Amino acid sequence: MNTSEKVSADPSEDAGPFAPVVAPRSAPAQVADQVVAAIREGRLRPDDRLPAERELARTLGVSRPTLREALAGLELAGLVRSRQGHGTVVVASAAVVANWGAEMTPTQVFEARLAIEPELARLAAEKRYPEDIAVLRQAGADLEEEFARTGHYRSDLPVHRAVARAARNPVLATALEEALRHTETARWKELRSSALRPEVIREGHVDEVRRVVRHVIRGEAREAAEVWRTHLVHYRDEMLTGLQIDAGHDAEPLET
Amino acid sequence: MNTSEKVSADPSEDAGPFAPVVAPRSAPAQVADQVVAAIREGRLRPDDRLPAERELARTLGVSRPTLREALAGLELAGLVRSRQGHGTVVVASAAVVANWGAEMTPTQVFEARLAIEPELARLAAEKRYPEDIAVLRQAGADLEEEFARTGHYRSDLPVHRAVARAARNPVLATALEEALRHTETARWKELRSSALRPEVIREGHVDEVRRVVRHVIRGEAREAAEVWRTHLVHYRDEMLTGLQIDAGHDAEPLET
DNA sequence: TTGATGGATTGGCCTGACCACCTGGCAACT
DNA sequence: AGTTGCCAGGTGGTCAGGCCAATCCATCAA
Repeated sequence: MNTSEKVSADPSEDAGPFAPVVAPRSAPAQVADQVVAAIREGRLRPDDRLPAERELARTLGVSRPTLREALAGLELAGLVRSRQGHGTVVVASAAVVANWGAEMTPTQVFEARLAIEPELARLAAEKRYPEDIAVLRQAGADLEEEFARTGHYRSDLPVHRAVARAARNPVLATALEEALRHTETARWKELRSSALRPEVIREGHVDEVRRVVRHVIRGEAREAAEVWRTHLVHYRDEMLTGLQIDAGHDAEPLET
Repeated sequence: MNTSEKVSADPSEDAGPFAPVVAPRSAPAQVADQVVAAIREGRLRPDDRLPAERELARTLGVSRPTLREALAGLELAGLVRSRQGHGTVVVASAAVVANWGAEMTPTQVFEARLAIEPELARLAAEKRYPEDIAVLRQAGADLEEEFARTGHYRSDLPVHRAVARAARNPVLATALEEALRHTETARWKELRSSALRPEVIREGHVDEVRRVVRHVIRGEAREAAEVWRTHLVHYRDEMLTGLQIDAGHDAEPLET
C-alpha cells in the first residue's frame, strides 16, 4: 500500500521541483471513511445500530447536515440503512467492504479481465440478441474502418464493451467496467504510451477483434472465448514486458 | 413525490390478497435516481456540468441539503465530482451505469460465479499468502467439523469468501460479493429451501470443498480451479433443476 | 392478560446564513 | 504588449436551528 518513497505525486508528468497540493478530503467523506473503516475492521457488524444522528454528529464534531451527507452516501452505496424512528443500522459485512478503494496493479487488472472477458464472449455467442449483435457488428466495423483508413486505431474499448453488453450479465459487465476504471491511472497511461505506440498496433490485433466479432455472431461460443482470451494475453504481454516491479505481492508466498 | 397507485410489490412472492407496502423512496434517493437515469440515457455525459446546487434544488423542488445528500451519494459512488468554486461535473459514462440496479436471474448469478470463482481458486493457489492460507484452512476445517457433527452444514460461503480473499484481486472479489448480494432475494430463499434441504447435502459437497482447499494449499492451480468449477456446476444443477421459467431472455435469439 | 395511548427518541426535510474557493475580467504596473 | 494584482460574482462546503413523521416503549386502563 505504500507508494514509492520519493513522493513526487505523478511520476509520469512530474518534471519540476513542485508537486501539486493534495485535495483536502471533505468532512462528509472523512465521516464516511470512518464508518467504512469501522465496518472493515469489524468494529461495526451487520445489524449494529449507529448512534443517533444528533449524538454522532456531536461526537464527530460535525453538524448534522454534514453527517447526514455521509450517511446518505453510505446508504446509497448499500452499506447502511436508515429508518425513521428506528435508527441507522449497518447492512454490509466486512467482506463486502474489504476491497473498497484498493489499488490494482496492472497485473491484477489483467487477471480480472482474463477471468471475465472470455466468459463474456462465450455468453454473448450463446445468447445473441439481435440488438446487441447489431451494436457489436457496428463497433467492429468502426474499428476496421479506422484501421484501414489511418493504419492504427485509438482504442478497441467499444468492441470490448459491446461484447460485455451482449453477454447480458450485469455482474460481469459491471466488473469489467470496474477493471477498466483502474486503467485510467497515471501508471497505466504511462504503460500505454510506451507499449502501444501506433507503430506497434499490428494487423494481428485487428484480426483478433474481427475474429471475435465473427465468432460471436455465428454463435461459436468456445471459439469466441478462446480468441478473446488470446487477444488479452497478447495485449498484456506487450504492456507488461520488461516490467519487473509490480508491487502486487506484499507478503511472501508459501511453500507447501 | 407521488408513489405508484397500485403498489403491487414483488410478484414472485405475492401469494395472498395482500401485498407488502412499498418502502417509500426518500427524496435524496429520488434525486439520485434522476441523475443516474440521465447518465444512463446519455442526457448527461462525462465532463458535463450539472446546474448549480441552489438552482438545481429549486428546479427539483427540494431543499439544498436534500440535494446535497443525493450528490454526496453520487460522488461516493464515483459518478460525479464536486469541486468548490467550480461546480459538479459528471465523471461516469453511460456504460458504467448501464447495469445499476439490474435484476439478476439465478441463471445469471451462476454465469457470473462460474466465470469468477474458478479463476479466484486458480489465483489463490498461485499466490498462497500465508495469512490467507491460514484463513482458508480454518474455514474448511470449520465446515468439515460442522458436517461431521451434525451431518449437514448451513453454508459454505466462508470457504468461498476465503478463496476469494486469498486470490488477492479486489475487482474479482468485489464482483463475487456483488453476485452473492443477488442471492438474498425472496426468489433465492425459495430456491434454497426447496433444493438444499439438509438431507440433500451429500458427502460429495463437503468432499469438493475439501479438495479445493487442499489444492489451493498445495499450489495446484489448475486442479483447484477445476474442482471449484464442478462444485458450482453441481450446486447450480441441484438448484435449477425443474426450473423452466427463468425470464433471463426477453428477446428472441438470432440465427446465423 | 390484553390492548390502547402518549411521550420520548429517531430519522426526514426545510430555511437561512456564512465561509472558502475558483474563475474571469479589469485596472495598474513594468 | 505583456505581466501582475485585485476584486466581484458564482459555486460548493459547512453550520445552526427548527418542524414534521415514523417508530418504539413504558405506562395505564379494560
